[in-house]
Amino acid sequence: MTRGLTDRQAQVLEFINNFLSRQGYPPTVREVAAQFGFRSPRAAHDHMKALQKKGFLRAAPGLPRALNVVGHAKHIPLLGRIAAGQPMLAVEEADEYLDLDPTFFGHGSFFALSVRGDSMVGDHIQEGDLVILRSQADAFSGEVVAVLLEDEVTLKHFHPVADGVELRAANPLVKTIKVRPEDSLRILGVMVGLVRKV
Amino acid sequence: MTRGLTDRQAQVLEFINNFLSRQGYPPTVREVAAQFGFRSPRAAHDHMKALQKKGFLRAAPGLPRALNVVGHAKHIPLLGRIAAGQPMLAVEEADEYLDLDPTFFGHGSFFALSVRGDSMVGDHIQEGDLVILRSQADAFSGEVVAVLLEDEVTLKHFHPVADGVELRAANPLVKTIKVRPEDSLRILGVMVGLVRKV
DNA sequence: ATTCATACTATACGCAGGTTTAGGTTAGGG
DNA sequence: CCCTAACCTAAACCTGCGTATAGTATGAAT
Repeated sequence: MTRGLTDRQAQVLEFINNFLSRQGYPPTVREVAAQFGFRSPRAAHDHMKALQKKGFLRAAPGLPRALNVVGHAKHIPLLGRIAAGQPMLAVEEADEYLDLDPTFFGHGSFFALSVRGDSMVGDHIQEGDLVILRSQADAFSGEVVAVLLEDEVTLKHFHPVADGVELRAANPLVKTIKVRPEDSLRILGVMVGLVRKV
Repeated sequence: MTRGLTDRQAQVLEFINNFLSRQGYPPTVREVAAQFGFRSPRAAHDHMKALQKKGFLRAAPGLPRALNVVGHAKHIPLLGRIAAGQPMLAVEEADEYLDLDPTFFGHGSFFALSVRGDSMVGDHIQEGDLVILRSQADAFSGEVVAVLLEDEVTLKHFHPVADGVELRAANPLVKTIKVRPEDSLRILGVMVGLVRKV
């Protein structure tokens, strides 16, 4: 929950988080400015100052890249549910964060989903597991993907077929979903890992 | 596996790791130098260059704090095998490290084991999974434990019975092991989590 | 014997980057 | 209607920090 932040401030914070997980170190003021097309570092600096004042960021004065995103909000956002109708996955929806080694699962932007139901037990993915996904809008055949289908997020095997896409579960009791090209299917990411707390 | 590194280089790498986890951002060359009492940044820079050449560190040239520690170094040691006859689990035996949020699985001292075989498929633990364990020498009935039995480490359900201990697998094809009190059974830790890389 | 890698001191160059000063525009609240 | 906050440009200041040059010392390897 990013309460009390303006849109721009939330965007800046999100960028800093993404930069951190992709690069392994925080961005400079100018790198933030470049991301948003600011012609002066001052603009980025202002937003970062505001984030500090509101307690979302800590910075050691004078030192380059000496940033801390507070509120243990780092690395991998854990998305419980996805708001319907959003054009993009907003990080603001994240309830919690997982602090994992960002290089452990490879490169890219990641998020986590808590698994509900037993549609993937065949792959030894059980209820309550946290599935780690790399954000991407396409997938290879056979990969496990998180898809947004009619305002619901599900985890399925992705299989393109002649006249659309089949979404298969790893549970014989759950029947395959057939998606036509005209249906609103969006791939949120592909599974790259799993974390279980017992 | 910190082989191929000199003592100093290993110390520098460890410091960079510690700095990273405490501060949230990597140190500068001069901060490394200060830590070791070097009177010239050149000394630290040399060691960091050596670490880069050996593949333990990546650095963007010219940019301050733009460091990446490669090769998963920290927090949870991943134990592939356990040397026989050792009185304690020496952390030096670790081949690799997992960098997880240390508070994610609770408190204590942790290590990880790579799962071989399918004796725990009933619990949805499959080959190649990394099982996270809290180091402790005892366990409650029913908990999943890693035990050292005749120079071999196995993952089993722990069940004390009248005349000893039963170690049960989560696979009907694998038969239960009965351990008498006089046998050399040592519990290494209890399972607290699981990480899977797909 | 003499090359090499390790491990440092001392000094300095130059630019990346945090920060400041000095503005401008827009929207909202009292 | 003023006042503040948000949001930005432009230009400059100055120091932190990566890096280079020039050495010294040691020990292992060839």
